[in-house]
Amino acid sequence: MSLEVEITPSEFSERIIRWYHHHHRDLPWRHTTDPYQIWLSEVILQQTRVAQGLPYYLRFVAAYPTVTDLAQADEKDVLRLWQGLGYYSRARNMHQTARQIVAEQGGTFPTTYAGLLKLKGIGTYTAGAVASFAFNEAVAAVDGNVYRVLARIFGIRTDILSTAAKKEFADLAQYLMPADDAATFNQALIEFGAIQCQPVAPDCLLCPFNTLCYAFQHGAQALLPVKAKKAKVRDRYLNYIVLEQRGKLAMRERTGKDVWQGMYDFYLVETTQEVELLDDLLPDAYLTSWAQAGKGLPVRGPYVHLLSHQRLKTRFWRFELPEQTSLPLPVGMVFYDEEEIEQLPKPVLIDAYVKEYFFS
DNA sequence: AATGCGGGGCT
DNA sequence: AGCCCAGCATT
Repeated sequence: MSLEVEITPSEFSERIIRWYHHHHRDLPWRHTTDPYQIWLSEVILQQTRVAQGLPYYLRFVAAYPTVTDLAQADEKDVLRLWQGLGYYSRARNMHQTARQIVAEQGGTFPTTYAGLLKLKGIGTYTAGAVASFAFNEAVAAVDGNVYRVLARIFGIRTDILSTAAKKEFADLAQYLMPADDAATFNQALIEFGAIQCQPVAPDCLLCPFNTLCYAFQHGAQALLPVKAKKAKVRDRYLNYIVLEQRGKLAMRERTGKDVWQGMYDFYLVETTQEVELLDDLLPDAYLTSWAQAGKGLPVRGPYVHLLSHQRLKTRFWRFELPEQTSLPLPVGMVFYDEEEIEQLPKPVLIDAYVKEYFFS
């Protein structure tokens, strides 16, 4: 391997492991070798900061201490526990995989990187993390932290979002890894990226690699790693129709390939531009009948809800139906009372609305 | 190779 | 306002 910076693999690993022993945080998933708990922590931490994921991890371990407990849970409850973390396919895949492991392996996890990689929701990073942390398999676990650390120290300019980078950085991490302590090495590399070699304002003056680090020596910390710009966010206009009757709200599960799959929201009329008047939501047979029979309550919004890839401009139009009237509801839509709604998994946007305007 | 998928925190 | 975060699945 030809590198911009001269350092042997053993020098590198010894140095970063020494740093780790002095500076690492005390995190609960570091006190176990249970592959289930490590897997759980890794899935939660995909694209998620430790500070945000930690309370979720603790709640999940308490609610589902073993893979069998998770397998036996209802997906709705798993999603409810995941509510607020985002990327809800993580929870659905995790639940599905738990069921598969219980059904096919009697609840025993695969013990190798290759075996783990076959599971839904487990990609190269998570397979490497679980294989090394739980089984000490000598395989790299390259996440965003590792990309950053290696790109800076070794002066690698490959776009970290490219396919080429995936192999290049994995090969380098593998090359640097000590065969006998993959677990500590991987933890150290990741933790070093999270604490010492942060995205912005890395602590270079106290860094054990600063005498050789390419980025520090060239003042290129802000230029590395190289990362392609993301596409602009798309604007969407969501007009929610909140139907109320006898103290219940009509909600439905989101299906189809869109955001918030498996989560619950209200009847939705999506438009291509902002709508301020109810008339501009017509024609819509359901809405017409609800508006005629019901009493219109104050419209709320617009709220701007930001996703990483969409900007949702949202209004809530609420109608209260007389107690006795019975109107047709769209398929899948059901009236839920307050207690039931509390238990349903909801996008943060919807959760905020019901908390503000429905829950007493 | 490109795109979709959440939400929060920081600068 | 933009960037990033212990990424993965799908097309």
